[in-house]
Amino acid sequence: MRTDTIPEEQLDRVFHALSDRTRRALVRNLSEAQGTVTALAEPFDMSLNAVSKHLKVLEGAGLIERHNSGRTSVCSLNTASLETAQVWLDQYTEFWNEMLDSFGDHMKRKTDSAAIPPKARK
Amino acid sequence: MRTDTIPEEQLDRVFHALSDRTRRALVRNLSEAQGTVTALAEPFDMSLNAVSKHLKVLEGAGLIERHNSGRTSVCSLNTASLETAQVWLDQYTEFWNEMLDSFGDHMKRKTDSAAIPPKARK
DNA sequence: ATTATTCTCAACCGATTGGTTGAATGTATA
DNA sequence: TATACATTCAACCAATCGGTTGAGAATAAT
Repeated sequence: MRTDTIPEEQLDRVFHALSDRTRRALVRNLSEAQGTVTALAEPFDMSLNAVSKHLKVLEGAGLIERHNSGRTSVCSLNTASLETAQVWLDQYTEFWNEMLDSFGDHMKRKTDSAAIPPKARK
Repeated sequence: MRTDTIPEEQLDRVFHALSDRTRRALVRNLSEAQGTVTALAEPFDMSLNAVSKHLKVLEGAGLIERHNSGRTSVCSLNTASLETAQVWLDQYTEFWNEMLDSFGDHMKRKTDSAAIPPKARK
């Protein structure tokens, strides 16, 4: 379990990339099979150029990787970057914490449960 | 564990809300203690109006709730909406799936591991 | 060699974003 | 009542966003 701080810039990019439903659909499709830009663009009612730009945003966020082979560019999902967002969210929800507790695993518990809340941060 | 589909509009709003670092800082601060608009705005080098607008975005995404008391508006975090994003991410990462497997819990496994990937969706 | 395919770059467009300022509203307090 | 405080509304601004079109570069096929 990662506990170090994730750079704000990366979180900006990852959450922004996932805030568009076309890009989320691309992530979903890429989770099932990798594909070329043309193949990935096929299901959408927009130009190839638009999808190409969406893929660039996903790449900028580290959510996909490209493997250029000849004139085609094969994209594949990078789940590690998805976990960046996941880890951030896990800090503020009890969902998985409770599940871990139910298995008797307390490694995620804070040792000091201070009554005084930490200072607000900018 | 939820398996139904989350409305795209809500995912749009939640991920967009979290794509701004000021709003993420507000979420973090609210995870430690609820606060008024003025109190929440204090750590930031921007106008009160700007923070008020950020809180409105968070509220629109269902990430915070308000309790109006007199002339002050007390904001508090709604972790259920954070879980909306969390559940979406969990569909595409192996992180927690592997952890569940390690506990011998296979409820997240697909019964049919088809070799043919499902059709791409728009 | 010519033609077709895959993909990106550049310019452009309207809409939205994150910020500002100033006025307005409602609520405490002196 | 008059005044200070907490918050929002409205207008504005530059920057970014998601889309378009058209041109161009590189590769594959005929």
